[in-house]
Amino acid sequence: MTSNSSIAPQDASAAVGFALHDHAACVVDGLSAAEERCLSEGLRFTPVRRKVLEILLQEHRALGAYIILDRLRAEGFGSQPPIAYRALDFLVTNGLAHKIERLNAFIACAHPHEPHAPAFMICRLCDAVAEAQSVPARGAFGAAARAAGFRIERTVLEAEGVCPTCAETPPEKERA
Amino acid sequence: MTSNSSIAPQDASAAVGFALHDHAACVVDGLSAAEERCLSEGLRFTPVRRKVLEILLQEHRALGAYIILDRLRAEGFGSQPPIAYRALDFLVTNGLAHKIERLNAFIACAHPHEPHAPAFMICRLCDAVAEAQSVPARGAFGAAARAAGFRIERTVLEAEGVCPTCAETPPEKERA
DNA sequence: GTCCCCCATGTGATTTTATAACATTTCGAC
DNA sequence: GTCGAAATGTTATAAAATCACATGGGGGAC
Repeated sequence: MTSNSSIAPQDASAAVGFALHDHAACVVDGLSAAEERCLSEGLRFTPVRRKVLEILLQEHRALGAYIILDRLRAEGFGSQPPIAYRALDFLVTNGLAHKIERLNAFIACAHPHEPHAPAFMICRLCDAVAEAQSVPARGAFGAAARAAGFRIERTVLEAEGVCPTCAETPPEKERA
Repeated sequence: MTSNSSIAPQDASAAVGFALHDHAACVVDGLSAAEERCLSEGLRFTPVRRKVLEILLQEHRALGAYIILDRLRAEGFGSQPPIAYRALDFLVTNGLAHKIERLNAFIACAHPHEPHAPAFMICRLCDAVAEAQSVPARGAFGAAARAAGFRIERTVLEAEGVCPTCAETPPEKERA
């Protein structure tokens, strides 16, 4: 099950940073990075947690908790909301996944190594989400915060717009 | 009712940009700015919309839709969710209020003049929210987006942390 | 190895947030 | 005054998240 079938629900190659790539590698790499990480930090990478991360890694878009829950159910895991929320909480807390506030949905971390302040680009046409790095604490906003005496601990930076693929060939559901 | 009593539920002076100020003026100014704005753009500034904006202006923190709904009910307006959501939608669409995604809550716009890309600082101790300006499309993130071919249409920038007041004298509910 | 405790999981119920669908009213254009 | 569009009122339901408590399994103390 590491090779080809059932790895990617839709395409074998999907958008990361909106570019084509070997998607199967994403999943494998993401899982092994998580494994290392948990091992080195004494965290328990249990079956549910692993499965949830795998589900997230299978697509470069954000999934709602209840979609994840459906897939867990299909795999024989518990099917009540806390099952999914607890696994997601673990992944988010440990930087293996992120919550997209704008969508009330979750996505696997694209840079599971080293801590980072994530920033996202969300395509409103195809729902693809790309993760970038950000340091909002630098720049004008950081200066404003410093001037106001506000201590930034965490930032949410999410941009909504149109990805390059959709800009070229808009899906029929085009809006605006 | 434009003078002093019942203008601010808690303090007569609250935090804007986390600084003390004449809060009654906020409410009055905010409402009149909205009035002008609606007049000049042919928008209908109806009683519910006005009341919701007034409720939001009364505090410099974000209020959930159901809190607003409670207050509307207390004032004799309809008390079903769509009443509040529709008014909020109008205010947000027209830039008179903003949604804080991180809190699923709403706040009056602090700069109701000229269009702007809002950015927020949210104090996790006292829940105060200050609005700043931002242009995430400039800076490193904007560069990354341009490099990726992503067209930014709208951004959410929300920083969570500790405001200067709480940094000095932490409320007893201090966490971390 | 055994015991015990902690942490994780399973489950049911509930709370909070948001929208769908449709009837009724209000307002402005004409 | 009448028409049509926009706003409001109301009922119902969907979607997202948490609470509370029971059960189970894994790892350290000894």
